[in-house]
Parts: sequence; structure tokens; C-alpha cells
Amino acid sequence: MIDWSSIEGKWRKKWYDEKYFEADPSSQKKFFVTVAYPYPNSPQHIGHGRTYTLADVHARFMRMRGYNVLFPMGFHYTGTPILGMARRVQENDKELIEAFKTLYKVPEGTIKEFSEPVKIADYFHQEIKSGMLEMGYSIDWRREFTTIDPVYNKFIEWQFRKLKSKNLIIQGSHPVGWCPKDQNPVSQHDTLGDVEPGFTEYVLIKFRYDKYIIPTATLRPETIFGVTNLWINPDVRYKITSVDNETWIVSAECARKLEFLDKKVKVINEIKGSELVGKKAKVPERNEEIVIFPASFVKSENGTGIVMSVPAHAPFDYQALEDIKKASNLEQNLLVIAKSIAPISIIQTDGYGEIPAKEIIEKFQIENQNDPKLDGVTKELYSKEFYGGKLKQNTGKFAQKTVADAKEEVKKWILQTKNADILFELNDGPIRCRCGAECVVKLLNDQWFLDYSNKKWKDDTHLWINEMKILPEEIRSEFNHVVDWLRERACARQHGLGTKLPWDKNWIIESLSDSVIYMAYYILAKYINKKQILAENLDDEFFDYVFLGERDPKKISSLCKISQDLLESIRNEFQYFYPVNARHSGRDLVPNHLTFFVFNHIAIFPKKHWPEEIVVNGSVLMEGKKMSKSMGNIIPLRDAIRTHGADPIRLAILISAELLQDADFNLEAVRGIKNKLENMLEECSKYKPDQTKNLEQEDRWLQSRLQQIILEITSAMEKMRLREALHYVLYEFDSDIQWYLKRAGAKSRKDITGILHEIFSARVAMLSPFAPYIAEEMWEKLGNVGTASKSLWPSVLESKIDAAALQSENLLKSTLEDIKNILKITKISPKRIIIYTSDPWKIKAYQKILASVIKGEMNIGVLIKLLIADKDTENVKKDPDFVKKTVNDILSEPVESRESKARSDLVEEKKILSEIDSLVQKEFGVRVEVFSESEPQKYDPKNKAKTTRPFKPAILIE
RNA sequence: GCGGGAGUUGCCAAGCCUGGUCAAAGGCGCAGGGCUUAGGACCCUGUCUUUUAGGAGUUCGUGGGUUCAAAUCCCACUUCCCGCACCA
Repeated sequence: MIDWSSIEGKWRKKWYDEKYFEADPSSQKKFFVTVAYPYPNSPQHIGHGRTYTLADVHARFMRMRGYNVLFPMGFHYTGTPILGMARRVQENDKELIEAFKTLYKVPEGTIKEFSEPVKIADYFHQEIKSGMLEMGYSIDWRREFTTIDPVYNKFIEWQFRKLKSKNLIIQGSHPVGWCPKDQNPVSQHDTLGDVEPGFTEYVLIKFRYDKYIIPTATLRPETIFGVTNLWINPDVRYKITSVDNETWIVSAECARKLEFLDKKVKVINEIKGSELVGKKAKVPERNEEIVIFPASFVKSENGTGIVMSVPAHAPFDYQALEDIKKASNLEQNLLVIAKSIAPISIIQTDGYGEIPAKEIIEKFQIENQNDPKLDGVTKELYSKEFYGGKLKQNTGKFAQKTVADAKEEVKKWILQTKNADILFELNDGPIRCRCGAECVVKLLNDQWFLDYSNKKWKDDTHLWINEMKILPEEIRSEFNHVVDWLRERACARQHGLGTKLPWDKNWIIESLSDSVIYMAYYILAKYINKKQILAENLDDEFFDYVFLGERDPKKISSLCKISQDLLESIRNEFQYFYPVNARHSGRDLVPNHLTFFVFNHIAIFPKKHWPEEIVVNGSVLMEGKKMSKSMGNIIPLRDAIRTHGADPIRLAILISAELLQDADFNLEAVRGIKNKLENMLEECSKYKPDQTKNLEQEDRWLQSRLQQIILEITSAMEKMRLREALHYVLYEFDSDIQWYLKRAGAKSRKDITGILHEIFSARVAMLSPFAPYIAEEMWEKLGNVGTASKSLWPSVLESKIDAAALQSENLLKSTLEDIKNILKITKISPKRIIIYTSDPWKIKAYQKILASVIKGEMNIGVLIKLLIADKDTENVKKDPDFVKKTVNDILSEPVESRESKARSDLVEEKKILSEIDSLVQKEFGVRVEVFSESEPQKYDPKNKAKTTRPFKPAILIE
């Protein structure tokens, strides 16, 4: 058993004592790798571990390849969730406090302090940092910071002034989900039951009655041409309400909604729905009057509480009209009018006739307007008409347009003529804020936006997205789509931790906007932490100089009270480390952070400082299931380290899936990996450095294989295919070492420790980025100098690749395989094994066929003609089957192997196959006899010899 | 609906871009053997069907197509997963 924790402590101490991961500018080439910094509102769990571990492996790999790697870390305090948590602590929220206690193991005394938001952030900041240290991340901690540090605030102010000066920040109105009590926008985190406060935009069509306006909310403004009447609920008391300069009749609920939509709303009087029944209202844009009818399906909480009726296309309306014609309690004159109303068809849709609503109602056998099936049929008809329908001639200038187009155009048109307005409505209302208040949609009027719809900005970002490295490649199109789809984004809010908007201190810069160029800030952080830069002395000129090289360092030096030397070395350090060479993040940040990150670098920095690469990874499942609080399957990272050790966790996360796939973390895998590592460690103490004097074929083979594996692993690493790389390191070596030991064992060799030491040293070096702790231990056991972390990544030595040895061993393996196969099928116990090798003409023919196949010619007929034409190979006449089988042989091996065979002379099979003797003796206890196909004195009672082919010797077993 | 991704042999999961190395890596599980006082761990062997000669047959969501050759390329269908905003 290995004491993981003490191994981890031992090496971690060495790394940090000897400043392994502190990177400063030097003459070396640099590599700057960053990860999205954590939001410290909870301890990190296994899932968070994936992105950081990937980045760490990347950093360690590049370091071993000779780069001066900077891998820093900061903490993102900006945001509202922590604020919400603090408030819940103040309110003594049992559930949250219980979670702190049992799930996050926060000491009770500390929880009390959590009523202050910063205390929560500080606590989890330290907790997360400890976890990162324990995981062995090779972070330069001198550059740590938080986003509420005073210099960071100055930095963000600079960023925002910069964006504003480039006209990329604009002001406008914007609807948000809103809690009227907290006076704050609400997101999913802020609602009871974590409901997403989604909302829909409705168009209010203004019908006129007397001096009043009766607005109706609709998703289908284009159907204004088909309106035949209005529906009102006779039992609801409506409000006569002054809205801006007009007098509206709406439900009480609607009046309240309007208040938040930037309107001056004042209720003047009340009127019962029934009082409006039978009154006539004027349809806007159509000089016509229609009657108001009663309908029970109209709900006061939806829209305005009054509905326009389009019976031809809205099933509810059609059905309500049918119902009313049968109503017994309706006044006689209204009944006459109702019966005279005919649906006005305005949309032609394939598959439907004149009155689609009627058809669909009959099809689904709807009974009355309270039938629950009505919702479904409404949706179905709406989507059919929306995507497939065209407006008819009776819609004037909109005739022939598709419904999808017409909807927008009609909306624009009637808004322009002031015959319409906009109403926002929450989708799955009512939604309650955590404070208990019912949420509304609020139109924020003076909201600030980052103008991601700016054409030039978008275009530049597209170009760069297409040029930069993005891993995995599949995700690039998603980025492009996000760039297209992004429009103005609110970048400030009224509450939360963060930086105030420099020109409007009522606003705080929102967290996804203050985290887009902070990678540059890591350069400053080192100096800030050494107290060489003080916030109060800084202003925009300082940042202009350090990040953009603008302005006169002399002046800035005196302005900011920083020596010119220091100022210049900060500038140089920025120029040395920038741009970001690789940014790692989970795929959930593709549609937001990562795209903003590219946008903002493009806006602020010159092209040479734009990010080079983005690496995106999938999430982590727990035993095949999504991690969630409610499932109780979230394992805090530090707990896992304590029970399993950091390295096994790192490997278990990395080996279970390629980059974009969801990785499954399961204990089975952790155990398996732990065992694997422990075995490897044990192996390492067996081998000592040693010069093997006479390299035998299997030695040269193993060394060749090592070179090939190094090549494979290296190219996998470069593509961040860490799963594949790790797989080679952990498992691919085994089968080769096994074969080697078998070969050496059969020959009773004693001089193999040197070769194996060489193999293991390379293997351990390549394991080191993945499992840094145990690799150090192995490195030490192997008796190597220095540490694995500081060793160089193994390089491929072409000179050590021995094509002949590779071919020869393959021949031995496949021949042995054939012998086993025969024995398995025939179930005989061997007394005598005879192998026959090919005659020279077959070898010549083989070479010709090989050359031909490589060229792409593998037609059997052509090949046979070709061979017969040559005296040396005309023997194929007697054995045409040989050609087909040989072609198949050749096709069933790797392309490189074919080519290497074609390049080199064919190996001497008889000699090589004699090597098989020791193996066969060891395994089956009999000797092997090798004959040439046409050797006169050969033993060949079953006439097998003639079936032999190069690399596929004939075998006889008795 | 829009956009993105996926469906592989008991399970997980590679392979697909760059067609032939593919009956298809690896891990897990299962079976047999070794080791062990026993269990665990570890090591070896096997794990689609069939076969007393290294072979043959049928497989990679479904159906078509291209090709000498398709898990891999093209088309259609189908099922599943994720994102769709001011939220980290």
C-alpha cells in the first residue's frame, strides 16, 4: 500500500520550495496557459477538477518541452449569487445553512460571518485554492488576485472607458425578469424552485371604444386582418387606467404589468366586463367596428384580460364563437349579430382549407371552449401556419408574404402608427423571487450594453475565430454561430460585488463583462502583490502604456509614482507573455465567456495579442449520472483527494473520455488506476541504469517501439487528446514490455535491466504531466537525477528505429499466433512443429505486388499479367491464388508498415524464424524445424510447404 | 423552431476527418488457469457465430448509394443529448 498523501506532501513541498512554477520573462520561448477562474460560492467538486487538470497537464507538458510556462490563477468575486447567499444567511435560511454545515463542512462560527458576502467569497476562495494546491496544479501563485481588488477595479474601469471610446458600449432599454421587492433583476438562481424567469414579447393591438382604448395582447399581430370581434370575461372587474396620455381598459393584473414597462400608469375607475359586452370597438388600420362578446376562456391574468378574436385561424376563437351562437342567456340582438359573424380567412396553408381553425377543431372533436385539448391544437395550427402559411390578398400590402415574415413587418407597421404597443409577460408565471415577492418583467430604460451586434466587431471576430486554434475542431462552428447570434448584451447591473461603471456609479459592471481580458492582469498581479503598484496612483494612462505601449513612460512614471525601470519591465513582461497561448474552459462557457473573451481582445488589443488557442472540454458525470445537489452525488474535490489521492483522481477524470465527451467519474476506474500506478511504482525499483553491450534483435525492437510510442503520445498531446496519450502511457507499453520479457525470458537473458530502465524512464517522464506526484516517486526509484517535472519530454530518435527488427518481431509474433491458432482449433498436443519459408520467386513476386499496391494498383488480373511477363515471377501461373492472398496480406497491415517493407530489403525469414525455437520450446515444449519451400530433403507429408507466402510461413504440426 | 453533438460488439468507450492496419483499441464485467491458508490484489488465457489447420460467416441506429473495398464518404429516415441570454 502506498501512502499517497505523504508522497504528495513531499513533492509538493519540493516544487514550491524550489519555485518550480514561478515564471518570469527570460530568453526562453514562453507559453501562457489560462483557465476560467472559479467563482468562489462553494468548494470545488470533481467536475471543476476536469478543466483545471486539463490545463495543468497542458502546462506541465509544455514546460517539459522546454517552454517557459506561465499558468496563473485568480478568483472571480464579481456576481450576484454570493449576494443572494449572504441574504439567505441573514434570513437564517435553514436549507442553505444545513448545506454549508454538512455538504461543505464549513465551521459553524464561519457560517455566522457569511451574512457578509465577501466573507463567503473569501472562505471558498481559500478552500478552492487549497484544493488546487493539493491536486498538484503547477500554478504561479504569486499572481493570484480577486476581482474586487482595488487595482482590478481600476483595470476594469480602463477596459470600459476603452470600449466606450470605441462606441462599443451603448445605452438603451431592455426587458428583464425583475423582483419588485428587491428592486433587482432575477435569474434562475434567484427564484423559488430555480425557475428560469423567461418571458415572451406580445404585441398589444389598440382597439378603440368611445374615448377608451381596449388593448389586446397577441403573438400574431398579422391576424389583425382576420379579427371579427373581441372577447371579454363578463365576470372580471376591469380597470379604467390612464396609461401615459391614453385611457386604457385592462385587467388589474395587466395594469400592474404595465407599470414596470416604463409607462405612467394610474387607475382611474373600474368597469365590469359584462358592462362592455355588446359594445362596439374600432379595429385599427381597418375602418371597421366589431362587437365585444363574453367568453369564459379569457383569463384576467393573461395579457390584458381582453382578447381579439380571429376565428378563422385561432381554434379558441372559433370554438367560443360556436359556443356563443348556442348561448341561451345572450341578448337577442347580440345573438343575431353573433350568428351573422363569419370567420375571415387571411392565411393559406398547405394541407388546410378556408377555415383551418374549424377543420382542426372538428378533427380533434373539441366540445367547447373549456376543452383542455384546445391548447394543443392551437399550438399545432400556429406552428403549421407560422412556418408554412402565406398571407392572402385581403391583407393588403402583406399579401403573399409568409407568416413568419409578415409577423415582424405587421408589428413594425402598427407600432409605427401608434396603434400598437409591446407587452412582456413571464412564461410560466407566477414566478416567485426567493424573497417571496412575485416577479414581473421590467423594462430597464437606461441600461448599458456591450454592442456585440456591431457589424465590424462581429466580422473581425468571425475572421479570428476561423483563424485561431480551437480544440476540439467540432466546436468551431458553434463559436461562429454564437458570434452571429449575439446581440447587445446588458453589461451592468444594480447590485452585487464588482466594479462600478466609471461614468455612471449607480451601475456595477456585470460579471461576464469584467472577466474577458483579465489574463493580461496576471502580469500586473505579481507586482501588485509585491506592493510595487498601488491602486491610488493608477489611472488610464498607466494601462495604456503597459498594455498598449501608448504614451510616454517618463510622464507616467511620475504620474503613477512608479520608477521608469519598473514600469518598463512591467511593459516588457506583458509583451513577453502575451498573447494567451491557450485558454481552457468547460463547454458551457462557449456561448458566453469564451466568445466574449475573443470579442473583447479584438476590441482592445492589437492583433498580435489576440488569443491563440481555445481548448474546450465536456463535463463530468458521477457514476454515469449528472452531478446535482438534489441527487447528493457531488463529491468535493478535497474529500476525494483525501480518500483516493490526487493522481488517481486526475487520471480517472482524464482517461474516461476525449475532450468534448462527458467524462464519467467512477470509483471502479479510480481503483483500477490506483492499482496500475502502484504496480508501475513497484516495477520502477526493479530496473537500474546499465549499458547493454550487445543489442539483440528484441532489444532493438523494444527501442524502436519506444520511439514509435513517443511519437504517438507526443502527437496526441499536441492535439490535447489526453485520453489517447494517457492510454498509451498506461497500457500500450505493457504489451510491448510483455513480449520483450517473453522473448528475453525464453533466451534466459540476464542483461536486460538497462533497456528496461531506458523504457521506464521515458514512460515515467511522459506520465509526469498527468500524475505528477507518483511520477516523481517513480523517477526517484529509477535512480534518475533531478525530478520528473523538470526532465525533458522524451524526443524521438530516428536512429533508434530499426525497421528490420520491427518487421522481424512482427513475423515472429504472427507465426507464433498462427501456431496457437492451429493448436486451439485442432486441440492436438504438438509433438513436432515444422515451418516452411518461401522460395525466392515468391519473395520477388511479393515485392512487386507490394510496390503495385502502394501505387494503388490492386486488380488481381493486372497483377498476374504483370508477374507472368517477368521470367523471375512467371511461376505465379502455377499458383494464381498466391496473388490474391498476398494482396490481402498486404492490405491487412498499416500503411507505414507497407512502406517500410517496400523501402527495406526483405528480411531473411529462415534466419528470423529460427528465433522462434526458444519461444516455442518454452511454451509447448517441442522444437521447431524450419525448411525452405523447395528444399529437397524437407519433411512435408501433408504437402503444406507450397502454401507458404512471405510473412505467412506454412506450418505443419503433428 | 433554431443551432450544435451523438447512436459502435454485455456495460463504458476509442475508431469516422485522412476508406483497406476492423470481428473492430482499452477499461469494466464475465469464464478458465496461475499465485495465495483464504479473500482481495496481481499475472496469464478466453469473451459475435461457426470451424479438428492458421479459415469462413454475420455485425458498428435504419434504409439506400458511391467504390475493387465502407463503422469510416454521400443521401434519406429515426432516436437521444446539450445550448437558446443578461446568469455564474
